[in-house]
Amino acid sequence: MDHEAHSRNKFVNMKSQRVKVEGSFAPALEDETETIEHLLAEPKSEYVTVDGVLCCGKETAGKCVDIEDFSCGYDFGLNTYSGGLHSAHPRGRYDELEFGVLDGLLDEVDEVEDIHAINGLASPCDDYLLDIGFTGKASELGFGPREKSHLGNSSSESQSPRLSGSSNGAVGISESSTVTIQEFECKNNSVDKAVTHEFHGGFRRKKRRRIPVEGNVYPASINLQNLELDNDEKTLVKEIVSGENEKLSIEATKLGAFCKEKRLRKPTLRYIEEFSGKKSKDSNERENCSALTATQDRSKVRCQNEHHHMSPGILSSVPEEDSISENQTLAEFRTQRKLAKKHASILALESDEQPITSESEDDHVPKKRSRKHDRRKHQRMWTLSEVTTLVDGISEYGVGRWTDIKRVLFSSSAYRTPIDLRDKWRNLLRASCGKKMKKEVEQKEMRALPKSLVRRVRELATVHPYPRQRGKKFAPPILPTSSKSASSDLIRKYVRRKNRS
DNA sequence: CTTAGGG
DNA sequence: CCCTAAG
Repeated sequence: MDHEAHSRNKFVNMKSQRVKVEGSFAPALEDETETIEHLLAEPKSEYVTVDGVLCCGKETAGKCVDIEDFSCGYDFGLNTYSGGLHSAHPRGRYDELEFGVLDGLLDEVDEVEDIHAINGLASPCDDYLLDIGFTGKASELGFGPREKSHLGNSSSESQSPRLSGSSNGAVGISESSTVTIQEFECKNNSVDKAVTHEFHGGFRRKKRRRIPVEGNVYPASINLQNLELDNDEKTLVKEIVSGENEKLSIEATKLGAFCKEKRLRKPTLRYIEEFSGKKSKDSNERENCSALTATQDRSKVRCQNEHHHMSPGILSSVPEEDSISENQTLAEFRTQRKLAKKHASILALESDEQPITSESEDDHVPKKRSRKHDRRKHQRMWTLSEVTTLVDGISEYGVGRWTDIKRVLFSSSAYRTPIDLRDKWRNLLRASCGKKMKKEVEQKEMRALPKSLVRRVRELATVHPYPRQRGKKFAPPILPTSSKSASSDLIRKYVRRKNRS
């Protein structure tokens, strides 16, 4: 019991881990149009996690990275794939990637854990030892037999990444409210690696963009195992994993007992399952506050769609204060969230937050992640594709209908709330108008955007009164006939919208 | 609850 | 991004 209580409190904690990236892989998907094949064909230097598997560009292969913001996937009910995008450091500092893991159910480990993902590849990371409970040995996890069989599978599959087929694991998770990660094997480098991750419920749920694949798509992965697994957990893992092929290759240096002691426990799988079983299917909206709490940032929680429930009991782990009743509704959930926020400070003590994950372009990741104090601002850089999508959405739906746009065009992006969209639009307007902005800043931003896009923004800007500029003085310098028509078209739409409302 | 605004 | 006031 104590343990339980303890874990509750810790539920929110995030953990940082140092992991080694195995092999090279597919880059993050930039937009929904991208396919895995594209990615494979033209790897970018980005990291992405899908179902817990971190994937990255070649540059990272063999390197050890710190992961601070790990997002895992649940089944959001929207897409099966889950996972989060993690920051990519354009500058190439992959070794400082941050990936965060909510410590949620996992126990909290305050310190950074070193995980040694195995890889046949390089092995440069000897320095990082595992002190994780997760022992590398599959056998310990109980995968033993299964593993073997799976291995067979994986190897066969390994040859080519599979796009979606599988799906397996991730989906199952949702029910149990546990996240699983899948593993896959890649033969790149002539090494086989398969990784499996298993997370316990409390992660921040984030969704990546739409990824065609459900689970294992990327050729390479990192093994982020969670460290602390107890028997129950092991069981859990086993279950989760089942169905998948996995091969764990992890090397544990010290673990076992040590870990156990250190890490306290988390809700057992069974527990989770029990709950999930009860309500899993029908209940759609409940969520575990744990997540919330953990996050205090709404971004994690934000997506409306992705409410995932965790079993209350487990999650309940969360703050007692915000305790969730068993059947919590979404509304309740939200409320809770609010409460959680309020108590965040309190919780903060136990959890360390590391908020941010920056996305692809984000470079300002501090070398040393400033942990505690930064107000977690998970700032996610807006990618070009996102901006484009946003602009498209605005032109389609009109300005102001952020939720619609979010739903339709950004449904797969867990982050990016309607408000975010609006804010982004606001910024675009400011930038495009060339108003007095701090020259460098926004202009720079604008520069990055394709002219065509900028032009569209401007056109829309003429129509839309955002920052209170009703009659914008700005007349697009270049307004080809086509754009003119487009503008009027937009205007019409806008008007219509207005009337409607 | 969703927007608009402001910080 | 976050928070708050309005509709």
